[in-house]
Amino acid sequence: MKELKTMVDEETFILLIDLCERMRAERYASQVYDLITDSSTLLSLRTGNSLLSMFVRFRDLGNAWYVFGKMSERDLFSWNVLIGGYCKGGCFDECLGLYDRMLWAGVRPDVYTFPSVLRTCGRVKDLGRGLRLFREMIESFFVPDLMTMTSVISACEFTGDERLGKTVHGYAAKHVFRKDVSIDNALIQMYSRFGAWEEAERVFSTIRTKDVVSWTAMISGYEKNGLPEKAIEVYKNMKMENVALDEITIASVISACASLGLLDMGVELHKYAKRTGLLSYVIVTNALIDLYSKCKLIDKALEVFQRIPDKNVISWSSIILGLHINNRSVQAIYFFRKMKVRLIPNSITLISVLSACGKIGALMTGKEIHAYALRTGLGFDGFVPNALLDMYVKCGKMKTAWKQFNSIEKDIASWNTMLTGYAQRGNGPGAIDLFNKMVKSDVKPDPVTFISLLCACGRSGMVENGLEYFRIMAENYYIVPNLKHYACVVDLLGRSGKLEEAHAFIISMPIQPDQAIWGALLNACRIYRNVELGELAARNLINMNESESLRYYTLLCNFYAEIGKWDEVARLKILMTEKGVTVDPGCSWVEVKGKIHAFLTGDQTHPQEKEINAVLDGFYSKIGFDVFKNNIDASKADILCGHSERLAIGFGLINTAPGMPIRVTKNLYMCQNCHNMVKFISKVVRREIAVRDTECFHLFKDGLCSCGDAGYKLRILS
DNA sequence: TTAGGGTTAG
Repeated sequence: MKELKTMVDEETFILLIDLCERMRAERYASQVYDLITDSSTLLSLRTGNSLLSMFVRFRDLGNAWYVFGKMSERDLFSWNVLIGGYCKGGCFDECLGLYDRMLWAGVRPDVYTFPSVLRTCGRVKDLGRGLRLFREMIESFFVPDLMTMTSVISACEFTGDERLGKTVHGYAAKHVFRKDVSIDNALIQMYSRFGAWEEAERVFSTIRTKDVVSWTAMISGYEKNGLPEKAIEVYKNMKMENVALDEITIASVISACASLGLLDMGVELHKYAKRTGLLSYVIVTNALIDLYSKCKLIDKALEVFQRIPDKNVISWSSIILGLHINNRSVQAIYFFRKMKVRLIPNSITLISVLSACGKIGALMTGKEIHAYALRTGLGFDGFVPNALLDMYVKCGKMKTAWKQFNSIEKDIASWNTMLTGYAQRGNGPGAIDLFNKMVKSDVKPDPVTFISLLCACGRSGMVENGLEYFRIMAENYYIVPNLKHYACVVDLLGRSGKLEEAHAFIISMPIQPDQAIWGALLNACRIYRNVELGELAARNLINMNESESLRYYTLLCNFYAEIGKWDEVARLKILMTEKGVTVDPGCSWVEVKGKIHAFLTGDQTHPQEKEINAVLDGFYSKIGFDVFKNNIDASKADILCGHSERLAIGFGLINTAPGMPIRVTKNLYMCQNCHNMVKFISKVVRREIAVRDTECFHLFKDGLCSCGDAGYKLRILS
């Protein structure tokens, strides 16, 4: 190495650095750097500047900073490159700090300095400082150039100062740089962020020669405003105009495909990226992870993920979220742990993993992440406080949830999350109480609030209250009921046995009922064995858009099983196989000593299988073998249960100390048999057993359940 | 001779 050092001159080093940059050969960057220097020598201005720009391009700000410190002298270029690097890399404090140091060192900024600093002022929401800088710039006889104006617009965009943004727009329009496309591009971005997508559209349409940035800004602008169809349309127009895609465009288009579930188009873009080399950009692979996850091809997403050489925090967050939404929450948590030893998670990562914890009731893990969030300062960042709240609510820890609720800055989502806790427990009075507190605190309820409220009323048989809130919602809060609200009312009436009223309500709806509405009626008819209305609901369900109806086929099966129409059940089952409708296998999770254990229905591979079954058999014999083991009538409503919670509870009993509570989470409904059995177990072992299923939170204690057997009562009667 | 715009995850 030393020999090589003496052989090669500065010119060659600079060529080498240039080569690394051009080839995006990040791996060799440090090696070239090692070649040039040892710890005692200082870098020349030229070599230093070249190295600086290389590291900045590779987003390696640590090494860039190191090079900056090792330079024998620095010029304006050196400062500008590093300031720009910090701005682009999201290190805003460092960027502004470096700018101050530059002034302190007596170096005057130029037109290259201002854009980065202005942009940064916007990102840290310090528009005052940005505008002071802008004024100083003009007073120092700098003529603001295009990028400077663009940056002022960007600053307005981030600080949310729409009025000033428009003024700058007007100013720019009157001046010569109006003709340049970059101003228009910044405007598209600004208007999109303000939700004024029509304004953005207008600016876009006036650009005569749109460049790749204009197209991308418009595509992502639509996507940001929840209009992915329009984003795709713009992309198609872009292709017709033969504008070449780059990595940012393709990532934005893939993102739009993910929103719309356009798998085929996404796959085409994947192939295109492979052909053109764009796949080597992490932004593109990240977008693909999201696409495959949302299209339920999680293994494909994992494949893309594994192949990324330099996974960043977005790659990890995307795969964690992907695993979670594809019912692989345990694996999502595992990936989070793996990530933590390599990279620092951000608030979005935490939100994703907390959501996974909530889904499977991993309370200990959730608490651990809570502690981690507080340690790293992310505990009060963005949506993290609400994500923590949601986790506690989903894990059934209402007391801890209240503690969290009282310690955070509350928004409407925080209140709604607490309300879902009461809805989940079928605690109507609790929900109403909370709603009143909410109103007293001057928080305006939104459509989501009423969904939880109606749901809580429905599950505690408070029909009159529910109907009253449905009325209040429109009359006092001017909220137009949507399909979900209507479904809640149908459910509310149906559950209390008012089937005719529920039907009449559907008929009177001002909008076309959807599958969920007929599904709610069908479910009520199943419970009350109302054949006539049930078949009517079933017919309506089947006659609707098939891809949406398929989700209700298990419910249909259950209904026909319940009323003894076995030929219908058989017909539906064949249909389900033909259409490829899969039923999620029953799965229950139990957390023991911070480790999550999953049990699938009929799982016979568990190392403690024998012990678990021995414990369960003990209960079966105590309570009457016939009723609780043989009476698992797979043809009845119980087919939706799977009974996996029994295995989880058995495992919990064996592996925890006597008297300790056991908490189980389940992905399907709990059947009446299991419900009775767990009541019995709680009495015998004198332990609290909590089971959260998809419908309700059950806390079993001394042979009783907190749900008061709601939802099971009728079956006991019949 | 090197520099500044559009950026994927909730």
